Amino acid sequence: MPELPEVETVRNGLAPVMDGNRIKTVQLNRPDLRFPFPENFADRLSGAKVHKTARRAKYLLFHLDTGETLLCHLGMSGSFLALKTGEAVPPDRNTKHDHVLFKMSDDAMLIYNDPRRFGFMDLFATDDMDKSKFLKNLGAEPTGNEISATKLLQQLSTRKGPIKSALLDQRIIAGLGNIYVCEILFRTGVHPAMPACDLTPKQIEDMVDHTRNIIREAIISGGSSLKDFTNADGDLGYFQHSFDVYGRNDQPCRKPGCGHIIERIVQSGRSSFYCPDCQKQRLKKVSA
DNA sequence: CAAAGCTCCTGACCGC
DNA sequence: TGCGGTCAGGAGCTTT
Repeated sequence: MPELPEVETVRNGLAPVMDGNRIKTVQLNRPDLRFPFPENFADRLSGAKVHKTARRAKYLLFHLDTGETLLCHLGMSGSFLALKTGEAVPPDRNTKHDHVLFKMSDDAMLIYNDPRRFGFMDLFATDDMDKSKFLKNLGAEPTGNEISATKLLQQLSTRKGPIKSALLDQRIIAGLGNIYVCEILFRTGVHPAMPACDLTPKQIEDMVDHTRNIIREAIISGGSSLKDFTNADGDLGYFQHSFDVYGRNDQPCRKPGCGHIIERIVQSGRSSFYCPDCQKQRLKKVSA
């Protein structure tokens, strides 16, 4: 499923196709995805020139010369197929879930496909972007210096729930999903069930460093898979990336000399993967 | 506030 | 081969 690094990779792939290009027409193949499309969606986009393709958290943003911004969330299974000028839809393509077609003025085309329809799109005045319900409560980007240990320490101090849930909360750090949170906790050596307020300042400092590094590495990894995009089928979906714990339950920990078996637990209905040795659950003190 | 539960959806997977 | 059941999961919304 696309998380921030995947969305950034998609942005990197779409920007050269979209920036400076004009949307000629938009074909909607259904009235909704997860939510209904905005009023007059196709009309408001038709004729608009894409000024800049951007990203905030897991949201793709297309700033238009009409004064509006198109927001896209890929949900769990959304992907874009970019067809260059003169390029036809591949004959073997399953078009069943092609929900939106953006036909560009240079005859390039962008196809949004989403089998599970957890994705959605919105369109609002760029000046009112900060008022968007999707954007207004987002926390810091985990990519650079925006996240700080000081701020995080303060934010986590009031959270008695598991650190896993806190890191998934987009109001704290914006863009982390289940996979990268598992990886961050592994690298930090913190058990996913640890109460967020119990992390030490040192652990939080480490966690911030690991977050930056893991996200950066994943974006680089996505970037290297981007050449497949330009060479081959143009599918800007997900890319393969190797993980230390995510999806590796019942397999040995990769930390040199460890080899303990990765475990899976369910927290708030979501899978958490961790190494019981590298990420020890703090022992509860039993009062005698 | 925090936190937990609900909801949306379909492909993949499993057991029979 | 087909069928029913289960699972995955982002994030807004509702409820406690």
